[in-house]
Amino acid sequence: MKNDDSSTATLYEVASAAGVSPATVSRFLNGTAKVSDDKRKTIERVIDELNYKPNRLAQSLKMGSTRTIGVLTQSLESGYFSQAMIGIEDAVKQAGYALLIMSGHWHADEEAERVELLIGRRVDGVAILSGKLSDGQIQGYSQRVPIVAFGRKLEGERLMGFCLDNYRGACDAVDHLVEQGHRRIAFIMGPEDHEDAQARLAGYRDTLARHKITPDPALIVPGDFQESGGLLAVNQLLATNQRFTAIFASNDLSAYGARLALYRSNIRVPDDISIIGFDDLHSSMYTTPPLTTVRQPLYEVGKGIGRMMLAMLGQKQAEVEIPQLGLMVRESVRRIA
Amino acid sequence: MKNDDSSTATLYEVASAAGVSPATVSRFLNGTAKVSDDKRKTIERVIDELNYKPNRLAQSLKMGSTRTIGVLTQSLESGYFSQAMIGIEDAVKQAGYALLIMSGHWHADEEAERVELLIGRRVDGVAILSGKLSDGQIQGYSQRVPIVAFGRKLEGERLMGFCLDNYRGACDAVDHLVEQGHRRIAFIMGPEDHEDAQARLAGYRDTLARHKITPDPALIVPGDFQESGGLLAVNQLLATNQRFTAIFASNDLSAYGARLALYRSNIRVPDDISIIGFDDLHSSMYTTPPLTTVRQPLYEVGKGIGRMMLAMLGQKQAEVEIPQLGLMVRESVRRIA
DNA sequence: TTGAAAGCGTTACCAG
DNA sequence: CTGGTAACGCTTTCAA
Repeated sequence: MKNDDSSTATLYEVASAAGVSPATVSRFLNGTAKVSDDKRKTIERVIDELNYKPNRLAQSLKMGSTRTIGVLTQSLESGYFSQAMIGIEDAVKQAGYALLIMSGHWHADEEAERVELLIGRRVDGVAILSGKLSDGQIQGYSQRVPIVAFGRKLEGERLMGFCLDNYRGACDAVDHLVEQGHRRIAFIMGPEDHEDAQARLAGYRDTLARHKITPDPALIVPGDFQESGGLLAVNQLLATNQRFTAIFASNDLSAYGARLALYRSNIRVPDDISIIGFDDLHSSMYTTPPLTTVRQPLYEVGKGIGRMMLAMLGQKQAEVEIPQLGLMVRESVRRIA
Repeated sequence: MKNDDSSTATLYEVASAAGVSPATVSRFLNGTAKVSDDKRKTIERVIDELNYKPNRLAQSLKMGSTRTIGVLTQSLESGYFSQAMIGIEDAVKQAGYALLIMSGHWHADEEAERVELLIGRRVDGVAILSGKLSDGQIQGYSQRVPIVAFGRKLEGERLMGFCLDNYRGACDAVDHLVEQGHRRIAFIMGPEDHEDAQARLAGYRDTLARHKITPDPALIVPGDFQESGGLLAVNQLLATNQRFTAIFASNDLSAYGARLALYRSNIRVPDDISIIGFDDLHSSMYTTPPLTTVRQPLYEVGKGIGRMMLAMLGQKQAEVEIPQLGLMVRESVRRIA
């Protein structure tokens, strides 16, 4: 006597209980072919008597598709990547795809290992969110599985990639500051080996130059894309008595840290010093004051990634539009004489 | 002529190329039995000539285990749940388990659907992070798959659950406020139908009573665990001219919103009004001022969940210690006369 | 319409 | 030690 509470029934059991062949049950389940009304009835009845649920593993093995897309993110706790993942999920969910998420922690070796894991689990495609993998490595993986990479300008048979224009975003930020009358603008860098961080630095430099402002090297301080780095950066600026009226933090997290450092020194934002960030994390809307920043439309990016993936998987056609950066003017920047 | 770049070789191909039986290759791969040195050598060689990688799908089907644990979270973007997921991942990663994450968005129906999806994908166990599923439903699922639920005091054959003491945490928070001289303490509620939120409210009420402070109903304002709710809540307090010296926000997000509302009205924190939160999100360390709050050790919670899961899956033994809440005193509360 | 049977890529039992 | 072979649970020809 079987207790079918936990052990799930199989297609065979359904078939024999319904007095038909497994093939018929399968056809009924997938609508692959017509099934006579009487058989259909009994099959339906048996199915929910036995509480039958198809085994997706077996299906996957047979059909060569897991309906899973692997996501290589860098960190689960980053609000930045989370938005993109939500976008991906929203885009592929309806098509019956689930996400298998793994984090690479900005470490090429770990990322490579995770991608291998993903491929080993036979995901139908993998979405790579930034990271340190080389273009070559990614191209290599794309021989084995369709890939869409965010943060790379890559193109291939089974490979799509796109970037947001970080350089341009940084230019916009600095332009905004200059328009508001700032000329002595400090810059909190991101990690040296981070492409986006470099692009933002370049944007900062070039825009200053375009406005005939000579960049003061002492105003460019190291950071690490974390709050702590921003805090230290500003402390360094303060300790060395630099003169500046505004800070361009290369990401919002750094801006938060910077803001706290200023707070600790009783310097008001934006009254005494203006701050502009980059990313537009959700929480930047609620900092005090709300942070003016360059918006990265990560959710849309995620949707785009999901759609591209679906397209490569032969699911959809709709052209995917690449979202753009934009300046979010809030309250952390003040116009000065 | 085959190009083995993309199409992965199978165990059979390895076997025949090495002139041995599939069984032998399998045994070699899994160390299930001794394999003679010469055969081992050739197998090894063939394996990397063909760049063979076992198909985990087939393995799973055969062995009845996917080495995947399903996680039902409520939101991918919540720093709160992210910490727990990282903990889970860290706990199970070494044992070769991957996480299949799905979000229920605090909606019982959606959660149920996601759990079904997870089970359909044959995860070896599912971790449920809070949510609106009834204890009965969860017990039901546990007949089908091992479950560990966070936010429930549940126990069963294939079921473990534990809570953090939200009531106690709220008491600690209010005690702290009272110790600092506050007596008119406003409370920003969480969602009405959220158990933790209710526990925190109860803690607030009872602690006030314990200190012989009559709770003023006008000081208890609705919120929704989001920044926007906290903002509105404080605006309501201000608009109705309530007298209060401190705010207990039932979570950090609400506290952020509250803080912004105060900022907008030129009320200083903690000089004019003190704020205490609940959760201790990472970012609470960097708000201005850094937020005094009740810490929920979510990462540790996640580790605990992972370990419990491993234990149920027969992987480990180590007793799992349930982490406790604790007050994080920072700078948003001021002592008053 | 329907059924029989051949796989999908593994593992493990049973002989040898 | 090693090889055959029967599963695991499903889909899909191929015939009927």
